[in-house]
Parts: sequence; structure tokens; C-alpha cells
Amino acid sequence: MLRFQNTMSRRLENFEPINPPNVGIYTCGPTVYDYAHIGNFRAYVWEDLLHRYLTFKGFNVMQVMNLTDVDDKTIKSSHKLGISLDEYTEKYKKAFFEDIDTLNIERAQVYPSATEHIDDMVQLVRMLLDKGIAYRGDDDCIYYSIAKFPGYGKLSGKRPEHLIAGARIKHDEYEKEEWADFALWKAWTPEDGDVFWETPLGKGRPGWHIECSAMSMKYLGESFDIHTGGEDNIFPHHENEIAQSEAATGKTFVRYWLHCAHLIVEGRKMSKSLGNFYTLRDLIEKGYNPLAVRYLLLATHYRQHLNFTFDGLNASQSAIERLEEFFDMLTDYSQRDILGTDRKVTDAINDGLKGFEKAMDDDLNISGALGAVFEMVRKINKISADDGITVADANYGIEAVNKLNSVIGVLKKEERKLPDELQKLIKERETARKRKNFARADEIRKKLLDMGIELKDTPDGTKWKLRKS
RNA sequence: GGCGGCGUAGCCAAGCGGUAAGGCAGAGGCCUGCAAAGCCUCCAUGCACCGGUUCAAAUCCGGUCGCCGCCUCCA
Repeated sequence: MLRFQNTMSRRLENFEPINPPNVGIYTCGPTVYDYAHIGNFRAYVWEDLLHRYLTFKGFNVMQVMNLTDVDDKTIKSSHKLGISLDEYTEKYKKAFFEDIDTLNIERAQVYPSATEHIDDMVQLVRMLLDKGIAYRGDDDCIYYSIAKFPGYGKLSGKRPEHLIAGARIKHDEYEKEEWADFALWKAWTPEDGDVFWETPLGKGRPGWHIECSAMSMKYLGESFDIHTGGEDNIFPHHENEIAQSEAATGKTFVRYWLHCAHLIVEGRKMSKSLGNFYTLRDLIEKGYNPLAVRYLLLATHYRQHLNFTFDGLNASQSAIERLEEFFDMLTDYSQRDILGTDRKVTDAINDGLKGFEKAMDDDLNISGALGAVFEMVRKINKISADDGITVADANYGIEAVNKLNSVIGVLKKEERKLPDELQKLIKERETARKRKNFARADEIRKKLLDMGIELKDTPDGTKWKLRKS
């Protein structure tokens, strides 16, 4: 039975979707004002794992991820560059999709942009105004009155009476009835320039929180199954989403709230001033394998703080290679001619699959799940060394690895083919080796290595692989 | 001040009452013209510290120390 730690109850709860086998997920996506950093991707990779695992479990997933393409930062930056908001955000939307492809993150079903859903937001705000929950401030902005929503604070545990100002909060805002009220609609100001919408609410733009309420309910319904995000979103963002949505509909907004912990780098908070701030692009430029990045971001349980280190990145690369070797070994055996089946092998595979699923069912315990996978790898490697693997067992193993990889997504299926010319060189070298002409053999090996192709002479003949950077 | 999390081998990281998974690194071995790679084996009498509960605790309770997050930009 699949269980999740629900932030709302702070308990592990059995997962029961509203309309099985359908599952609706809303994930808070990026604000497209810059390249996303590895901390952002920790969340997106985890959400991908969630998506993939639900699919593995036989659910039919509808995932919605928003793109915030209008806010203070995007407006300010686009003005600075003297280009339109659309032109500016388009660049980073494109970069975002390139990055998630790089990390082998499967696409969500819908990526709604805030700017394309202004009408939906306006409608929701009007509903809140009609119900007397929202009000217009002296500055012409429209605010949400948290005092009118009794449930305010139920997700984050922050009751309004405890929301006293921290050191960094200014307390002098006179436009709002209560300082903790938040903006649903921001009236146009000169700084906004040409960024505004003429709507029944007036001339202006939406507040941040309203887009997620409006777009999630539009695509997933007034009540849906899972809402995810980084732990920093719990308050105020998700608390406010609940307030907006539930006050408008009178229904439970979301059944399961899942939040992932932050990532730290080399034991310290990632920050530009410490020089440990990395985008995905930075790491790729340094020559790291994107899938090693994915593995590292994936391999720690999502509610644990993840310590991103370069040692860890190298370890991840090695771990992936171990899996690749295992897969290649099975592929070799599947093309040989050992008949029959070995109970020890099928047992090891079944134990691996079972262990993986059992761990993942427990609130996506990926570390435990990977432990089960590597245990299977070790057992079968041993059998392979002792007795060899039959064709049928190898095929069963391949099927299992593919199934596991459909969830973790760290093995890439690349076409492994060399140009004929190079194939010929390898053949020539093999002949040379047989004749003990090692000088020629080493010469060819060196030549190929210079081209980035590494040769290995194994008991089963010479094999090649692209050298990792 | 309010709310919450974490401290397990050199590094990363599961386990959450029944006697320490897994990965990386390291050491030995197998294979091998050399090389590289791979595979196998080994690698924590102990889980920050001090008490307590229990037949049994890394796991529960109390306390101490240390680290971290949120409290309206934030994954």
C-alpha cells in the first residue's frame, strides 16, 4: 500500500485517490526569470520520481506544473533589458524545458502560464469579493482577509495570532486591514510600465498565490489529489492557496500535501556570495554527466536535506556505471545460448523488484529502493561469475531493469553503434593481438582513445565504450 | 519569540523496538600480452552525548550539546 507523509496531518497516510486510477497532481513550477539552479531541480526531479512511480503503480497521472511568467522579478528584469515581458520570459521558459530534458525529467501533462490565465484568476478573485472575503485597499489593490477564513494556518501550523512580525518584515503597511493579508490583485503602478491587464477588477496584474489556485482548479478540479512543492512553499504560498480555494469553493482543496526539503552544497547553504551556487548548465559545462546529477538529486529521500557535493557527484557517476555494466552483462547473456532457467536468478530478480516497490511504497523511500536494486545486482553478478546466466533469465533481468529504470530514469538507451571504419579498426586490432603484434594493437587502441573511444579486452572479446568526460 | 527538522563508518545514505541495507572510496583476490574496465570477498560490538523505560533501543521517554529550515522573493 502506497503511503505518503502528508504535510497537512504530519502523518503517513495511505494514498487513496479521489477517482482511481486517475491521479491529479499540481506542482509549483519555476518563475521564469533566470536559469533554474540545482536546488530547484532537486524539487523537479523528485516530482518526476513521484510522477513516474505513480505510473509504475498503474495510476493514470495528470500532472500540472505552472510557469510563473509575471511577477516583480520578471517585470523588473525585462524593463532593465528594454524588452517585452513575453520576450524575456520566453527565453527562460525555453531554457527550463531544455534543462528538464537534460535531466531526463518526463513532461507534465500541462504547463499553464500565468499570463494566459488572467481571466480565470479574475473570476476567482471576483468570487472572493462577492463572498466578502476579499476587499479593496486604499491603494486599489485587492487583498485577502485572512481573518475571514477560520482554517487559516492549518497547513503550516502558523496561526494568525502567532504571525508576529519578524525582523525583516516592515510593519507600516496601512493599505491592508491586517498586515498578514496578502494581495490577490495588484493595481497598476508606473513601475509596471506596459505590463498590465484591463479587467473588471481594474487595471493591474495578479498576485502570486492566486495563479496556483486558479490554474490548479481549472485543470484538476476544485478538489484534487496531490499538491507538491519545496518546503519553503508551505508558508505562505500553499497556506494562501488553501485559503483562496477553499473560501471560494467550500470544498477541500487538496488531499495530500507533499513537500521536499532543501538542498545544501558542500554542507553549506547555496548562495552566490559563497561561490557555491550552481545552475544545471554550470555542472554540464564542468563536464559532469547529467544523469549523474539526476542520480544525486534523486538518491536522497525527499524529506531529508540533500547535501550536494562533487564527491557525491562522482560517486553517483560510478553507481550509474555499475548499473550500466549490469545491464550490458545481461544483454550479452541474452544473446548467447545457455538454455533453461536458474531459480536463484529469478529469485534474486523478484526480490529486487519486491524490495524496490516495498521501499518506494513507504513514502518514496528511494534510498531503500536503490539498496534493493544493488543487492539484486550483486547477487546476479555472483551467479554470473560462478555459473553464467541463461537466455531466459537474462531476458527476465532486462525486463526488470527496464521496469526499474522507468522509475529512476538514470540509464539512457543510446544507440550503440560505431562507424564501419572504426569497427574494422577494432577487428584489425583483434587480429594483431592474436598474432602477438602488440605494438600495432596498442597503436590502434591509442588512436581510438584519442577519438574518445575506450577499448577493453575482456574474456568475451574486445568491447568499447565512449569515454566519460 | 513562534513552528519544525536533523546528528548512523573516510564521504553519501537507509533502517524508526528484535540485535547495523546500499552506493562511493579503501584493502585483498580473479581475469589479463600490457592497460583499462569489470566481477568477487573484506570493511561500524556500534548509530552526537548523558540518563531512563524494556527480556531487547540507532529506534521509545527525559535532558545536554551541535547543525539547519520556515515566520509574505525563495524548490
